[in-house]
Amino acid sequence: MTNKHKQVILIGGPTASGKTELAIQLALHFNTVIFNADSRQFYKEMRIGTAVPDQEQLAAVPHFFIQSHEVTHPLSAADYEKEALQKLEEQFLLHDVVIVCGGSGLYLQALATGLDPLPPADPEYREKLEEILKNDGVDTLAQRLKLIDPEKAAGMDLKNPRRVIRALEILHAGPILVDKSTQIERTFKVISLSLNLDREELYKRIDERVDQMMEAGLLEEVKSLLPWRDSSALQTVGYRELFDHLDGIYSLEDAVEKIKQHTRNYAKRQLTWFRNKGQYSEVRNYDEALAVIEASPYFS
RNA sequence: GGUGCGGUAGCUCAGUUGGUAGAGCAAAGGACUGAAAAUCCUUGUGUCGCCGGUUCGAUCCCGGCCCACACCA
Repeated sequence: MTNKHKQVILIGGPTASGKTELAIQLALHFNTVIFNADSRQFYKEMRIGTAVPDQEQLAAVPHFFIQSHEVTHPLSAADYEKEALQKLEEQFLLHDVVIVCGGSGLYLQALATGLDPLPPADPEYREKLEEILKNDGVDTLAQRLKLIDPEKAAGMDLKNPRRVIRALEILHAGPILVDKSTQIERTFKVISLSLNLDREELYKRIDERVDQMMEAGLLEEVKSLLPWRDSSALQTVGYRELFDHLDGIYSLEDAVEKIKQHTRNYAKRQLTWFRNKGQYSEVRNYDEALAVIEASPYFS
């Protein structure tokens, strides 16, 4: 009963749209805290390239899940769901509203509505599958999936290695028993906002932010992360291109151009997600965000 | 000035033994429940440098011109 009126305000939207600043304004307005839901801002070794909130912003409002984990132990969407829900319970003792802000749609979804209780990946088995992928290609993996579970294979994108591998992992874990009742019940209501700008303006902000990251020493940050370059956390725009530069594949100038381009590609994917997944209300600024929140039937 | 090599999609280039052309990247749209800043799918008409010639037909052959690069003077 105690949590009946608790609210989570999700702030999604493409990278460089100004989510961080919007979240802070809203958090100050509601006198509450911010949970990060950006899959690359979790890692303490990554700061410049992930556009983590700066010292001043972190001082203005308490943040959770910012640089809280290590690149050697990546936080999956399911891990995040568990940890964030737990932390939410704590914060709901102190606040009626909590802001969750980040560009990773899957992580926002994990927190807001949850993932099905499917088995996690078995690292050894995954390594085996990765090996097959590397040597024989996706088609071989897809063939294997078709043999084991033709029905499942028929319904999915067999060209997508990530999907095929995950499907095989789930099957490998044994008979699938999706027991929805084991899902953690949400004790809060969710309002979903996605921040957006004109495309042209967004792309301009992306370019500017990449230049700022370079000035702030992104190349040094990337050098310090070389030992972990193969970890999933470092399969990230801004890091990969500079690793390639350090390998001599790109000049520094070309690498920076690639970062800008790949960041635009990423922003576009995010736009597709927030446009078509869940019920995000698109807002362009703080005033519109506040208006949507106050118009919500859950909001009292 | 001479010689060589080029001038084809926004960019890098492939190609047509003459029947008006295609890849990668970009761009746009889409998918996506344990790597998600990842991964994957769909969409390609552009005076084939300009002018003229040969030909039923030229982007492809021939001539001239312009431009770029390299080398030689």
